[in-house]
Amino acid sequence: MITNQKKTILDYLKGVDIHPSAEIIYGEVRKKLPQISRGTVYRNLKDLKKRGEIQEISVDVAHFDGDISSHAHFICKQCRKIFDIFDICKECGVLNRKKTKVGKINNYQISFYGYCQKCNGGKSQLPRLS
Amino acid sequence: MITNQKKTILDYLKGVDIHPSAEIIYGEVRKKLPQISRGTVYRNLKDLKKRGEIQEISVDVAHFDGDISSHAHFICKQCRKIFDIFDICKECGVLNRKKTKVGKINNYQISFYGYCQKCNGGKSQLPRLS
DNA sequence: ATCGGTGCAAATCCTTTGCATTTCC
DNA sequence: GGAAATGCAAAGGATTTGCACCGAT
Repeated sequence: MITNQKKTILDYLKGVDIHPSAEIIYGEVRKKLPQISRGTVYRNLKDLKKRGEIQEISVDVAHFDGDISSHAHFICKQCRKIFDIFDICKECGVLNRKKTKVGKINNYQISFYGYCQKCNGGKSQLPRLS
Repeated sequence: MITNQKKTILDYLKGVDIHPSAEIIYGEVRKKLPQISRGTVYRNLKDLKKRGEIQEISVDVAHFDGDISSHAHFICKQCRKIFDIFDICKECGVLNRKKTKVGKINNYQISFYGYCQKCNGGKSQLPRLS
């Protein structure tokens, strides 16, 4: 069933290039449907994900991405922002695989971790344990 | 500081090839240190992760992997088990990258999603929204 | 009339944290 | 001896769920 609430959430996600959390989505969608509840947002996000319309990226809390095309994410270890990386996945043999020994691949997720330009690097790295 | 608790947790994780949750780790470590608390387990897991001694994989709840070598994970969409995929990442140009436009890559994580042998495929797939 | 979706609020459950105490160098 | 880690229990916070109601077929 495609309700107004679900459509509004999906439209919002398809229309932005950020990767909002459920709470952000709730806030944005509420601008159009002021009476929508968090429960409904969570239920619809879960359903949309199950259908493969959106993907979920776990960075501290769940974030959502309306873009399900082949791309990777770069996650800044400091500011926790999620960046899209499009140019990488085309030619890669690994990522064009359809199956592994374990089973058929339905979809994949690649996350690179590091420091973005702004938070750039000087960041102290903890020493390994002796 | 390297305490007995931290060492026991790390040893446990390095010694298994599963990807236990904090709760499982707590249960296992408690066999050797019956008085250890969940708080300590969580604190140490967080610290070990920050030091790069272990990695965290988010599948429903946090799971932990004592193997930080280059490998991917296959996550069964039904039974939620996490499988290691070692043979893929060696030759791949993408995964040997050290940087992206966004910033230097510190580490990465690849997750393939699908159904494992046991849960194998026949599983009904929900239709996309019209 | 029925069935699924919603809103609301309470419940759940994973994870974090404050604090007094203990451990480790 | 003193900084850092622990155990305990309570707090926090994201997500889920029960239930009465509503809306579409």
